[in-house]
Amino acid sequence: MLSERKRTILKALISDYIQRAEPVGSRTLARRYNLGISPATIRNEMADLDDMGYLKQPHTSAGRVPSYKGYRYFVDSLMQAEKLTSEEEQRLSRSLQQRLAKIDTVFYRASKALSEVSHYISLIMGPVLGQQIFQQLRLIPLDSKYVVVLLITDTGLVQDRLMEIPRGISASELDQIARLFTRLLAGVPLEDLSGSLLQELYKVFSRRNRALQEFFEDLISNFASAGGEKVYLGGTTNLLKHPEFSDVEKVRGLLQLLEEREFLCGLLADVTSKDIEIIIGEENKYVEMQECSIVTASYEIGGRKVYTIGVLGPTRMDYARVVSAVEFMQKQLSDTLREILR
Amino acid sequence: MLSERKRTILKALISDYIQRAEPVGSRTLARRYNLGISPATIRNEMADLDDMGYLKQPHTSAGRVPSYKGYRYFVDSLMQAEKLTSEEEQRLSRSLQQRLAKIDTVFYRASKALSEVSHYISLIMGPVLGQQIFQQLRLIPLDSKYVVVLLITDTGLVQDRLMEIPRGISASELDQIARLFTRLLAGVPLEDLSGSLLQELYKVFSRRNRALQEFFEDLISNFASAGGEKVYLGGTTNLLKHPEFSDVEKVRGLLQLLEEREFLCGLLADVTSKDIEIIIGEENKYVEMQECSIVTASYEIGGRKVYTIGVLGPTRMDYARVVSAVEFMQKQLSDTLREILR
DNA sequence: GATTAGCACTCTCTTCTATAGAGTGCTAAT
DNA sequence: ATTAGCACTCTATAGAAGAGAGTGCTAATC
Repeated sequence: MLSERKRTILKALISDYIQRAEPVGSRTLARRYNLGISPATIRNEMADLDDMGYLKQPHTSAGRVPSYKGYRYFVDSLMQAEKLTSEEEQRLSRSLQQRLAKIDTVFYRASKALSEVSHYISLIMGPVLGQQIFQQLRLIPLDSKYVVVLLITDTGLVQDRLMEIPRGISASELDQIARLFTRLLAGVPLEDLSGSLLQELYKVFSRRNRALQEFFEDLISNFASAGGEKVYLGGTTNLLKHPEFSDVEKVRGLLQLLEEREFLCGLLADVTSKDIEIIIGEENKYVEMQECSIVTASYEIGGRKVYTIGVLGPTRMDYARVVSAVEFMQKQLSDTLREILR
Repeated sequence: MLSERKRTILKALISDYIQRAEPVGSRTLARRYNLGISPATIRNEMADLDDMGYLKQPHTSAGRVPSYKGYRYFVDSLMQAEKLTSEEEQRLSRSLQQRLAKIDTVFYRASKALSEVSHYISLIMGPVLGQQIFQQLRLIPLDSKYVVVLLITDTGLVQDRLMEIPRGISASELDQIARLFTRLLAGVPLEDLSGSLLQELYKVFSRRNRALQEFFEDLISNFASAGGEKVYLGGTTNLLKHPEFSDVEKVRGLLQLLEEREFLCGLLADVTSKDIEIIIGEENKYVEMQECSIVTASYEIGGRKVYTIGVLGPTRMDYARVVSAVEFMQKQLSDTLREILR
């Protein structure tokens, strides 16, 4: 719909603004980019783009700045992903090379590396626990009073809790109970554990022992309350490098949000597409984030979400680079985790 | 050494400065506090305190500001801890009341509550893993290829890893191996596991199986690299509320440090005293933190550090309140954890 | 008809100056 | 020993002036 010339101008303008963070004028544009047309012509085209809603002016006699619509257009049909340097790619892949690491460490490192390479904030949400399949329960007595409760999923994720041994239950009985529990419930997704199946189980146990029933009620509510997924956050201070956040109050509002686990989960929970997804400024459902953009991708195996990865920065974000970084990191992470978390 | 009147003036001045963050003049002091003496007298006393190094002037015709020496004196012999309101105390203790929680969650909540009540940054470092005593190793095969490796301490802390099953080892053999390992090494502190004891063990295993030896080498290096303790950080954005951090660059430097796990550990690792310890401004060994103070306390059982708790804020910190908060929180946390982490 | 040079006009940002305000140190009176 | 009074210092703030960048419009040019 836009003429080729308008596209060229829009692209140059947005690129320039992304780099320098200052309104771009016709003269500057003509000087910095060899467009082969005079400032006056550019001026006319810019006025058109302004009318059409792709650009806007901070004030009458300033240059133009991309509007939300401008960014959207840029991202969808102007920009071409900018390949990372091999140094940067190495940095990202090396962050995962430590073999045998805890999955926790993998995500932590990945997040750190991604924020360093992108120069923005990186977010990684680990596997959604509720979607994992229960494989076995183990009850390992620690001493006469406490027992370590281990819940293991088919992907090898382990949740542990320390609980008191219910009155009058011996070590061998604990073992028996764990086996029974495992036999009855193996194969059930964790999120269904607290459901109706369990009611059945309660009845079986309650016949045997009152204390035991309580024990299981505690146990289940305990694991259920694990609730929120873990989100790894990296490079929050990168935000402060950008002039749009030189106002401390503005920064504070945003950083405060990022401190909330729930908020972060909410931010990433919606992402489902395997491909890169870009949420720009006003598209954000959280008001506080309407001057930010997020580039996300998620990865799932067999319908189970393994992780969601994202980069968060100001709307004036270097989308071309960030998209490449997220794409690359997703590939690396998938390769690393595919084996382990089938 | 200081006359009673100088002490009174110093105390009033520092309290005022802590509250308002602005240099305090003699006139203001006389107006705001009923000291029963005129501004001129105060002026003379302030000049003395200045000469003695307790106060300093930002510039010739401004009021006085406490120097490091002034803060130190204030903290050591002027201030009296300010009791928290019962609301605040409730907020702190309620954060721990969720029984049966994961220890991770306990610390997370504690840190969050402490930062909210203190209005500064809270730091909590969990149990030093290396000081824990190895109790047992479990090898739980997940499928034909992977095994969940569980290392359990006598306090019920669990470390888990997913590893490949060494070639040619059956499930029942894994179980045997875990038992042997447990029998030989139970009672040894984790930090000694990678030491000479292990060399002995290697020999035992290497006779049996080469693949197995490698497996154990991996396993040990794996757990050893768990390394850094976990530090829970809360309320970083509180820093931005204070005028001394209205400069974005300054904030960035500090927040960047706080993003480094190693830095945080280093910050808390030195703390050993069970009582409140206060590190003021220049006393900090990290240059970037010389405009900050930290109030810390740590808690150990039987020589093993269970946690270290701290509040970090600007040098102009409300010490009286923070000391109370840290003291109270320490009591609460100890009560919560004493039973569990003996 | 599209493009461009020229020009008057607008708005911001920076620099400079003047002034108000708070505080000090000193001296002389109490 | 304490205090009132006063000249002096320094900062922070507001206003004014000017530079700089950009715009939109008109008329000339390709």
